[in-house]
Amino acid sequence: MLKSERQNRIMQQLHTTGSVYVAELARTFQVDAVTIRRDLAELEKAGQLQRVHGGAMLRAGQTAEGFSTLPEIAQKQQIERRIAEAAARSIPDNSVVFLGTGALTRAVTPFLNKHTHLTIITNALDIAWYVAQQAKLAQPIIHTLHLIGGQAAPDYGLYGDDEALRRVRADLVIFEAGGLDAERGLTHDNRDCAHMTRALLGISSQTVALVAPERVGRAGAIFVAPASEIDVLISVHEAPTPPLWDLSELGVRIILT
Amino acid sequence: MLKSERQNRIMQQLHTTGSVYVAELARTFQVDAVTIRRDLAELEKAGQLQRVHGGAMLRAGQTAEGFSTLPEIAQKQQIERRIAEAAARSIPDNSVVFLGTGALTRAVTPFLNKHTHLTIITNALDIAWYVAQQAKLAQPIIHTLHLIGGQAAPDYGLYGDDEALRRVRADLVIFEAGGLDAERGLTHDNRDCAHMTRALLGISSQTVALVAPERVGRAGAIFVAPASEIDVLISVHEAPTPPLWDLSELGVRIILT
DNA sequence: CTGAAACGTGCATTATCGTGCATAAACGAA
DNA sequence: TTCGTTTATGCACGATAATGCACGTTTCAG
Repeated sequence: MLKSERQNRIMQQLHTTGSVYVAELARTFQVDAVTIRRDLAELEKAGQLQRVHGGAMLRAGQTAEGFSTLPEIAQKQQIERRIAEAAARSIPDNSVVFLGTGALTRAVTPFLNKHTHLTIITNALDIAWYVAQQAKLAQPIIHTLHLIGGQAAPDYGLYGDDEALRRVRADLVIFEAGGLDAERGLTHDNRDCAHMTRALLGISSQTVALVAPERVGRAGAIFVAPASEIDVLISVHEAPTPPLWDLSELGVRIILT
Repeated sequence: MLKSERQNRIMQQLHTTGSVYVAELARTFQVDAVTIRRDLAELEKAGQLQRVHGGAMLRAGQTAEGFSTLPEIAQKQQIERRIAEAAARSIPDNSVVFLGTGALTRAVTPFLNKHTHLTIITNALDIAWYVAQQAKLAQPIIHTLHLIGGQAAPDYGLYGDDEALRRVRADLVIFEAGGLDAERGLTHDNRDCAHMTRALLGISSQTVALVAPERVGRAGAIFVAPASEIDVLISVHEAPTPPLWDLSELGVRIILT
C-alpha cells in the first residue's frame, strides 16, 4: 500500500469518527506504530489534523458534527474508550456478536480489528457503516457484517423489524444501558431502544452491558429486564461501588477498567 | 503495445481503483519499471495524476467532483448525474420510494432534498448512511428512512432477508439494471442483486429502471424478469435506439435525458 | 510517585527513483 | 537503398524514500 494512500484513508477515518488511534491504525494497515506516527506528523504539519497522545483528532472547527474542544471530550472519550476496549477483550475470536446502538457500543468497533473471523450483527446504522468502511480498508476482509433492518431513528438505531431479530442468534450481545440498578433492573430512556434490548436478551447465551459510570445505580424511564438477566457489566472504577455490590449479589459479573 | 495505449490503460485503472503501483504495472504490461515511471512522469506533467513514491494517485478532487481530464470518465459521471436527476423528478412528493443498490441509484440521493415527506426504503448501506446524514443536516427532518436488513456485500448491498422485503410496500421502486433488452428481459450480473430486484418487482405498483446507455439492449449473466415488468426506463440520448423501440413496443415508458 | 504505554530518534535494510548510456525500431531525406 | 534522426525501451548504478527495530525519554492514569 502506498504511503499517501494510507494517509488518505487515515484522514477518511478521521472524518467519519472524529478521532484515530495510533495502535489501531497500525493494526489495520499492518505497519509499525512508528510509521503511523510519522504519517500523523506529516499530516499535522500539513494542517490536516491535530496530534494528541495516542492518536490524532480533527482540529477545532474541522469536524462535521461540531465536536467540542480537545480536553473536554478527552475526558469523556477516555472513559468511553476504556469501557469499549474492555468490551472488545471480552469477545472471543470466531464468534457471533451483536452490537446494539449507542456511543459506548459504537466505540467498541475500532477495537474489533484485533479479532479474526467475527460475525457482527447490529441494528445501528453508524456501526454498520463504520465496520463496512473498515472492511474496505483492511486488505483481508475478516469480518462478516449483518444488519437488522428497520426504521432509522435519530440515534442511528434501526427499529421495528422484530421478526428479523427472531431469526438471528449470537454468542454475545453487547449493548448500552440507560440505567442499571439491582432493584430497579436494567432500564432505558428510549422506548425503541428498550424494546430492542429486551428482544436482544433472548437471542444470546451471554449478555454484556456497557454502563457509563453515571448510569450505575440509576434508573431510566423504561424498564427493560431485571438485573439478573445481565451476565457481565462493564464500567470504570469511577463508578459508585455500593450499587455494584448489589449487582454482584445478583450474579452479575463486574468488570471495571 | 503502444505507449499511448499503455498510458490510457494506466489512467483507466487509476480511475477504477484510485491508485496504481509501479511494480504492479510493470508486471502487467511486461515492461521495465523505468518505462512505467516515464509514463507516470508524462501523465503527471499533463496534469492527469499525482505521482507518489511507489506509484501514483489521482489528485485531490479529481475523484470526488469529476474534474477528470479523461473525457470518458467525465462523460460517464455526467451521464450518471443526468439519469439520477431524471429519476428524482419521477418521484412524487409524499410517496414511499424504494432505492436499490448501485452507483446510479446512489446518485439519486443528493436530489431528494427537493422533495417533501418522502419515505425512503433501501437495502443499500451507503444510501442509508447518506440519507441519514442528510436528515441530520436539514433541520426539519422531512424524510423517513427504512432499511432492509441482511448481510453486507462489498457493493454495500444488504442481502438475504427476504422476509423483511415481503412486509414492505412502495409507491415506486427505483433500481439499476445490469442489462435490459426486449427479448432477453431485465438481467443482472450479480446473483444477490438479481434476486433482490426480482423481489422488488412485487412490492410496488410502479417500477423504474435506471439503465446506463451501454447496458441498453444488452444482457447480463442472470435473468431477473421479462422487460414488460418494467414501467419506466430512464436512460440518456446516447443509448442505442433500436432496442429502445422494441422495449417501447412492450409497453415500457422510455425517458431519455 | 510509579509503572505502563506512547513518543522521538538514530541506524540499518529494503524498495524505489532518476539519470546516463546503449540498443533497436521507425521515419524521412538524400 | 542508405544514412542520420527521432522515439521507445532496457540496463546499471548512485541517490533517495519508506519502513522497522532498538533504546532512551516523555506522558499519563492510578
